[in-house]
Amino acid sequence: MTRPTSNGETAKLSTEPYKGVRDFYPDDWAKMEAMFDRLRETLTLAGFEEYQASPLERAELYEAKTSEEIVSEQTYTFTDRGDRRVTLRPEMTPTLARMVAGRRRELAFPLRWFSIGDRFRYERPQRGRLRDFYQCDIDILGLPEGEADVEALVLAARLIRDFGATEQDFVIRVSARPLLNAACVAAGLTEDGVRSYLRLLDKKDKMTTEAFSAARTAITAQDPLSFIEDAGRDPVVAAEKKKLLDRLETVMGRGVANVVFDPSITRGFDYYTGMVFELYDTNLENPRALFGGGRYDRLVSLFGGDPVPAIGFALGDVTLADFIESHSLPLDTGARRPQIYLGTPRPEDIPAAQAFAVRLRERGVRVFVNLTARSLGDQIRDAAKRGIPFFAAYGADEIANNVLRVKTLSTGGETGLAIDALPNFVR
RNA sequence: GCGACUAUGGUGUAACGGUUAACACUCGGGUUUGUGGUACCCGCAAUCAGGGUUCGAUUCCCUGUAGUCGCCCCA
Repeated sequence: MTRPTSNGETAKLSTEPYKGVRDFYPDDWAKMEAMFDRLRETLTLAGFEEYQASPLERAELYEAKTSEEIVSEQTYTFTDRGDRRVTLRPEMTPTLARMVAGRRRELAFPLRWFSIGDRFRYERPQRGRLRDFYQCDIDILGLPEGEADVEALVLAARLIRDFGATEQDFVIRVSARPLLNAACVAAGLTEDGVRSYLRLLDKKDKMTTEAFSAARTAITAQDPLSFIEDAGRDPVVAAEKKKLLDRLETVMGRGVANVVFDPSITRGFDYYTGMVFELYDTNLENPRALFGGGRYDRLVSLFGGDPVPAIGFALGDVTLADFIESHSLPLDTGARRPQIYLGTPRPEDIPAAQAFAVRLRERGVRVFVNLTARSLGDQIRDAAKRGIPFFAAYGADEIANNVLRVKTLSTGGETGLAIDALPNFVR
């Protein structure tokens, strides 16, 4: 494609997608849909309902709860023709909170909701980080801490297992904000100190022990982690720790053995109020968080009215796809591909083949009909290239004999079928 | 925002500063006009942009642009 330039010449328009975003050709999208379909299957079996919203949101939605820096530098924000400030959603949770708050009097709580869609962040792209990526957000709203927290952890394990992962492939690391806060208070930290300490804790795994304790000493003389290890020194820490460990016991009792307490799990910023967790890939030398989330009991009340307690977590498409690939997990990407290629010996056969295709489709068979003048040999080649598993020519011979010779491309075998008997050849 | 590395057909690679820029895959056509995957033949198609050094630049230098990977950040 070309476009005229100011000097009257033509310049080639780039076929590259915009920086940090991806094109999904049918094969790519089939893989995405295969992942999404499996998530939907697991989630709907668990009683979850899917919701959706526009990626366009009022900028104030994020300005209200997030830091200035994040909104101004890491979102796509613009002014529309009506002078409204608009942001492309960088995450789903504020939208969810807005939707729930808007109908809180009529919704049947507790809600089990999920949503799959893309999120936009204006950041420098690098490995595993794009400007437009897909996420699945899963939330339980309207229940205080307790069973809902257990369900969230068990569901996270179920989701990844349903992709074929075993317990050796992942681990769920859990902590709790109240526990961390209590330990920080016991260690004498101020509010600002707590924030910088949590930020440091989040990076603990990437640092050497020496570097961590040096950085920690700069913030506080007493190590909050020591209060968690030796919980007897502070009654609040002891109570929070027991509560968390009891919950992990419960989760293990529900068949999820690979869940551990890890105080270095902090989950970034402010809105978490209770349990926080991340599900990690155990394989690779570079273990990454696949899922992350926690309890956020105050977010919905930002919109006024009674608070709606909530817990939720999210997973991204890039890390999930990496996980599936690195563990060689099966993913059926052919589910929506045509099942049979109807070849036409001569162009004159096309109308009859089209009519026959309609009859097959009425029986639920996904049919591809050749419309070119290519030879049958080339049509078979074409079918193979398209990944269509079965091939059958439909022309004068077939009509005269009432027999369709259905070829299985993978094996080369043929089965003769009476045309009137129709499509028992597809699984 | 900071830094490192990279840039050759559609894709992946090659070419001591010196012939017509090579090879593989893909794609199109043919050997084969109602039954494919093998084989063989033919063909399409590239040095990111601008400047510099040089008799001569894909190769060396500078700037720009783009990409990748780190740092920062990660709601």
